[in-house]
Amino acid sequence: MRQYDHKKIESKWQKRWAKDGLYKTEEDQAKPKAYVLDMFPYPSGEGLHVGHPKGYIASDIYSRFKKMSGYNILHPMGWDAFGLPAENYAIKNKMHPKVAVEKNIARFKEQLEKLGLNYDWEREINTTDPAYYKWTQWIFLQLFKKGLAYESNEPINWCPSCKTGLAFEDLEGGKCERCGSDVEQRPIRQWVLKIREYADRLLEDLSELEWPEHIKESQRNWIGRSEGALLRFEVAGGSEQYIEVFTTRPDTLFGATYMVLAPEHSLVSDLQPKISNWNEVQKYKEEARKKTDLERMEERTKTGVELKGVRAVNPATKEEIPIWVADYVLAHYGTGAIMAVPAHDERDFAFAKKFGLPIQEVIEPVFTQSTEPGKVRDGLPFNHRDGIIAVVKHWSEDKYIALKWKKVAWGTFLTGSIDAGDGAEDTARKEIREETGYLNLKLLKNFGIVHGKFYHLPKQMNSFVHSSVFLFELEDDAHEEIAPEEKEKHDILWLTVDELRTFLTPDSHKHILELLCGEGVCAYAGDGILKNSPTFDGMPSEEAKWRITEFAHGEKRVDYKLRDWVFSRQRYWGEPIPIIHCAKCGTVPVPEKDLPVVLPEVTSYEPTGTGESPLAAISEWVRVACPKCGGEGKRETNTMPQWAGSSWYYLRFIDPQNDKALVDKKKEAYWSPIDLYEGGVEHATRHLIYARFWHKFLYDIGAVSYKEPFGRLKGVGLIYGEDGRKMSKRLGNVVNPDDVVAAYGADTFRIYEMFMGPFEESSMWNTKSIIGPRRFLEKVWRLEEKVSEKALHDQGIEILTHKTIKKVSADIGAFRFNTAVSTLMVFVNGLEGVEAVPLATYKILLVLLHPFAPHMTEELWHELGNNNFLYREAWPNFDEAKTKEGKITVVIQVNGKVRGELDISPEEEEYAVKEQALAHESIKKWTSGKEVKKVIYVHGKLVNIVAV
RNA sequence: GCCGGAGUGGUGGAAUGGUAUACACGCUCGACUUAAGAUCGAGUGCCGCAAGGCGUGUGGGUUCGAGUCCCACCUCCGGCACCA
Repeated sequence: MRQYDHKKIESKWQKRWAKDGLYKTEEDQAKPKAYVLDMFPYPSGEGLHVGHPKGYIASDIYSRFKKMSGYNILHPMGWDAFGLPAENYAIKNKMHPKVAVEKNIARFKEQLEKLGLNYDWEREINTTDPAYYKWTQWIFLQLFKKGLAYESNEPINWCPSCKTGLAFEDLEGGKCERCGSDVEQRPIRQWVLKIREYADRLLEDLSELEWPEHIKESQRNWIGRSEGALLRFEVAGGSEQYIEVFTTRPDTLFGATYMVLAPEHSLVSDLQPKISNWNEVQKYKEEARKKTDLERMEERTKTGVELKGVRAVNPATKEEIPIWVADYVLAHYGTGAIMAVPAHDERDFAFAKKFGLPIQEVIEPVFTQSTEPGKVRDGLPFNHRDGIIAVVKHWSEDKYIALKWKKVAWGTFLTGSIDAGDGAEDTARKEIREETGYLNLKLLKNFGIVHGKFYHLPKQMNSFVHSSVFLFELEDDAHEEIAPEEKEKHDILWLTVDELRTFLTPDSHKHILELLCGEGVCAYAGDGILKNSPTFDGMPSEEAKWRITEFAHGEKRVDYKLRDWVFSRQRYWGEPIPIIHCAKCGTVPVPEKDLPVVLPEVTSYEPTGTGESPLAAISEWVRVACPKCGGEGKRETNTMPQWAGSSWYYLRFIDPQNDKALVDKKKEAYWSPIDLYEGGVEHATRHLIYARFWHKFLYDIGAVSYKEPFGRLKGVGLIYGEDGRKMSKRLGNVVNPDDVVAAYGADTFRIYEMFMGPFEESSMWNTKSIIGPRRFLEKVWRLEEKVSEKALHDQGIEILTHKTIKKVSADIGAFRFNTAVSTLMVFVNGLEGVEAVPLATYKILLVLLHPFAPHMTEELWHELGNNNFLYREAWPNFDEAKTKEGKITVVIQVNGKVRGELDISPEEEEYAVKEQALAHESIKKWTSGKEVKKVIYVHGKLVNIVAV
């Protein structure tokens, strides 16, 4: 018997395919297209491990499937090779970065080519190629011309080890994401891109994208939009000095009892002459400056110093309030100053508690039940009602009365309605007596009013109850008999605080429990109804926000967590920023005709650490005539960050050789947007935001025709090492795909990676399990010997074939490769069971399997006498009618338990099936002596007999 | 803390509200082999001799029927985190 020699077969077909140009992109614009893209790799010195190809294999399978289904495919590959990792690798290995990158790319490419991927290598691009980065620079120039790129000297995050400024996105928990060093704040001249101007569009357009929810959510988090108001507080004493604050809760203005400035806030120094404890303030500022962000985050206890001698005026109450400096207020968010409302903000609350500052409540909480039971029904009006909630403490134990409702699954404190004209406290006393019988009460505390919105199940209406909340203590257990109708409503339980925590159903009652534990005060940060806010009392927060903003002469304002993109690096290995500085003309863009500004060859490319890039030392490169006045100019010596080239590369693949434009408009219109983009989810907040930003900009200047670049996105799940940890050289758990390909073949490797589990979920590498896919391929190989043109095309095989086509097609389309593989395995197992396999069926198997195992299927295909490549074969269609079995087995259940089976034809009438089921031998013993209440027939599936 | 996702055999994992554990790994037994490997065949959730019972993180609920829907809780993974 001939052997399945994967080495011979794979290298043979890889050569033939390359020679033929099989994977060259077709440009026939009359045909539908599919642009399938992998996030291009960063060619590191480590080479690929088995985790990397997972995504490439998936996109390969998907694009082959689309190609065979009649689409023009664009499935390219390239290299993202500028940036810190490549440069650091080069420095470490004492090589020029260019040489290191070339070497790494060659290694990556060699590894990829062994996998039989259908990339069109004629479109290969490399971000470090001047012909490519010419256009990266061109985009920068357009940004500059539109005022979206500007120079700034603000302090930025500086990595002392990488010796460069970083963007906020490049930090991970206050450390440099690349090297793990603590970053410092350092004022450096830098280029910044106004990504914030696109924040709203980046946020809004997310909704129309077919992306994994968690990636969209990450982007929403990252953009961090919040709507609020800008309010001005005057510094007391008629100095005409103001403190501006940004707040999302202007409705709580009457509760602002002090203010806080960030230590870096300029007003702190401006106020110095008035501050009586300047030494103390100065010392605090100094300490705060030294603290890294990490330290700030770790020590959560709040610190701060009051600015003695100055006070601010609350514009609503006109009262003078103290001003503090504290590092819990961040300089770079909002205005770097806040109005503190300790009653309704947890941070302010903690601070006020620590320093004994006044706490003024201005919001009565409103709780809207959002979970069952009692979830508010949308669209129904609310029935308003005044009521009481009474917390009743035991006379000797630490227990409280709780009601377990009998008609609904509720647990509450004691509640009741206030009749018109009655007082709240009297009602509470009356209710306690009626519902519990207890006689001797002592009022301990009045917690004010809590509002609750919920669906009243017994009354079947939405209820909005405004409850006065009281805490009573029983003096003794003297009590009288309760009326029987009260007993029917609920059971009375004595519960401890811990028990109450899980017992209470409504959110409003849970909140009261917190009041009980926290000495009657806690920060309630939700929306509610205003109190202690003259003329606004009784108004809902939502409305009060804008009314109070107006009242205090503030203005509506939107703010974002997203910072503008710090775009310059003080490093060598990046695209030079195409700007010339001229003493006379200022900042002048390099004329487009002079692009690219080529990165000069240098002998020393190590970072300087001075805030200037190594390029600054090459005077012959730096010195240049000013394009405007012809006078003496100097080139910008900062370079672009790693993320520049990858922010538009997908456009270049469409038209990689074009030297007139970054992409031809017609071609762009045909291939855009990307139909399937696939890669690591770690790019959620950098690459995927930056690229969307640039794309929207290019759309605005008319360079591209779609608002969004990536319509559908799939995030590839990681492959962990066999020890369950991330693969890394250091841990010694790296598996090299070359070894797996050598031992089992690329086809087996491809199938194994797809079969491991759901594509988007992470999984653990398990060398033991690879044998499964290998055995599967060997079965297919051996099956050829059973192929016969004369074989009977029996109905069983036909149904199996059509079912398989249907399921495999749907699964590949939905990126469910694991179940697609298992379907093919079922198919092969089925064919193994027959005497002879019809040739037509075997051909279908080869076509369906081809995207997964291109080499082996190609070999078998040619052995069968075919001379064309399988890649050019059409994907088979299925006939829905032929996916249905002629005879089906229906399960008979008695009371939901399987007790027998019935073979019927699918056309059988319902009553006939039921009759047969009831008469079935193995069923009788379960129904005898019982009354058959009901028989349910689920067509073609089961019969359920309900018998009691 | 907030948001997002997930908990199913010894293992990886399947299941439009309708036979839970497809497919695969592993394991057991048998065949072929001097032997090992490969291959082929049979078996493999748990308890029980059996009849049968119990089983999808835990506890409730809806339903003729729940891994799937609802509620509460627990655990794990990911994002954000003093963002006003």
